[in-house]
Amino acid sequence: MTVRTRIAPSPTGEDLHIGNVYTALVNFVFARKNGGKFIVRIEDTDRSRLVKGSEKKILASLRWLGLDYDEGPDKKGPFSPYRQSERLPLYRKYVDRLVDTDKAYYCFCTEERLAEMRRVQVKKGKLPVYDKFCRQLEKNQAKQRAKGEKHVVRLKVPEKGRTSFNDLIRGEISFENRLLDDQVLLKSDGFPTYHLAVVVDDHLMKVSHVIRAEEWISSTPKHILLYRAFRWELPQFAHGPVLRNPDRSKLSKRKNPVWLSWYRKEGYFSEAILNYLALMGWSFPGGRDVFTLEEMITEFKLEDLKPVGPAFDLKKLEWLNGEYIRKSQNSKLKSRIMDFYQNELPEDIVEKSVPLIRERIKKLSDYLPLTEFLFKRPQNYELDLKSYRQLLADISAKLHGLASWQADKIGEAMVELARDKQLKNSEFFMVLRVAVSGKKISPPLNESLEILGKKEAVYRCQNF
RNA sequence: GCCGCCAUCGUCUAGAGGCCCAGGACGUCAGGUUCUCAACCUGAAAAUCGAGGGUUCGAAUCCCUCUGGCGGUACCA
Repeated sequence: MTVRTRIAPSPTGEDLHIGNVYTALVNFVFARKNGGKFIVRIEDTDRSRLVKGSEKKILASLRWLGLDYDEGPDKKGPFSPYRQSERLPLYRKYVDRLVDTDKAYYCFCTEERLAEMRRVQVKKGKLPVYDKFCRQLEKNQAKQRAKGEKHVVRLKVPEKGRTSFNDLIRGEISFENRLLDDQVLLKSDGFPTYHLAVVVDDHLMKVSHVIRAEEWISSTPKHILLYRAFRWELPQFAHGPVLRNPDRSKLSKRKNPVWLSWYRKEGYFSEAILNYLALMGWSFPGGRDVFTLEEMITEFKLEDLKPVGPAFDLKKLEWLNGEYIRKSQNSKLKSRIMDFYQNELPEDIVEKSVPLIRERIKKLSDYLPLTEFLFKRPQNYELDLKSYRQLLADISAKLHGLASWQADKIGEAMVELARDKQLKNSEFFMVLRVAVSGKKISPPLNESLEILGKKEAVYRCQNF
């Protein structure tokens, strides 16, 4: 059997949700590991929550991450279209089949009646499930009514027995049928619900492994019942963990950055993000923390994924990103920085500064705050330089007289001057540092001066 | 409430009955290096393996109960 996995994001947000990135990673890696295909299908059946431009962002982000999909809405594939809103006639057809075979029924209950019903159930301390009011309706009469009347179609869930499945990560999971809701399959606007669409599409697209987050466990029995109603072969199910906020609740935008675009804007590398996510619920054999996507693919086993919901730890992501920055070649890091700042920085200075900052930044957005003084004169100073006027004048004279403008030569001259002035290096260089950069913290000074050039360095020692 | 999933340092995890009075990583702290900050090196603190019962010569590892956390409970996905 060929392995086919998919992710099914909904275009209802700003960008790809970091939780979706996680699910995408697992699906991608599992497919690659098994020589299978990885598919993207856009689940845009909720018309009220649709966000314009979201789908485009999601697909672009997947590409940015390097999670290349084999089939998707913007790619040709044997089972297109890959956008559910373009598959409407299909769902209609299959839902009719379900009604005809008595596996589903029309329901004409109003929102008000359902709300009232639920209110009473909850008040009585009972599980709020549909009371099957319309399930009793005579079939042909209902069919007639459905022609003119607003309605939904519901799944006829068996009233007895249990529905169980073997989860690849968690083992046997079982639910009592009588506790399951007669799930709406087709909404009154003619769109399918997630439950119908996901089953129809996964079957039609020959998805072999449904790998998704834990939050879907309780709807899985409904999906299984649907597969059975259609007499379709079941896929394998695997439910991974849901990512958590530091307080352990399900990851949410209120408590943690969730959109991939945020991580991108902060200047995290896609490799670092993926590497970090890989560490959630999984560990590299031997305990390595830093590894590539390729290495993950060779070592990955779905059964090794832990079911516990891990808390997202930005600090560790930062560290990991720093590792990736330090591992980058200078030229590579330079172009990353150029890209990040949309080519608005002078390339020669960026190039020269890279060796100075590669060990000092954790993400690309750290670059400019640290090096701004290389591009423009300081506006304010973190130290009052008034009392050092004479010293700075002497420094500028010494710098001015230097025959060779190289970091090591500059350094030698400065150390010599500090000695002459009977100043401790730390004090001497701090004064110079603030005069040149405005800040008490900077990249190595001598090299910075070299980049700045003699003229500018001398100028800054005289004007502050 | 009901249904379901889960449970090892603050966090991510290793651990599939004796190798574990529990190992690694992030973070934290201390020291070294140093013109600042990083990076780097050394070291430390940090889990009575959620609790209580079993099973066993022996349990973080198996079983039960409890507790806790999380998820679901929609004409959202």
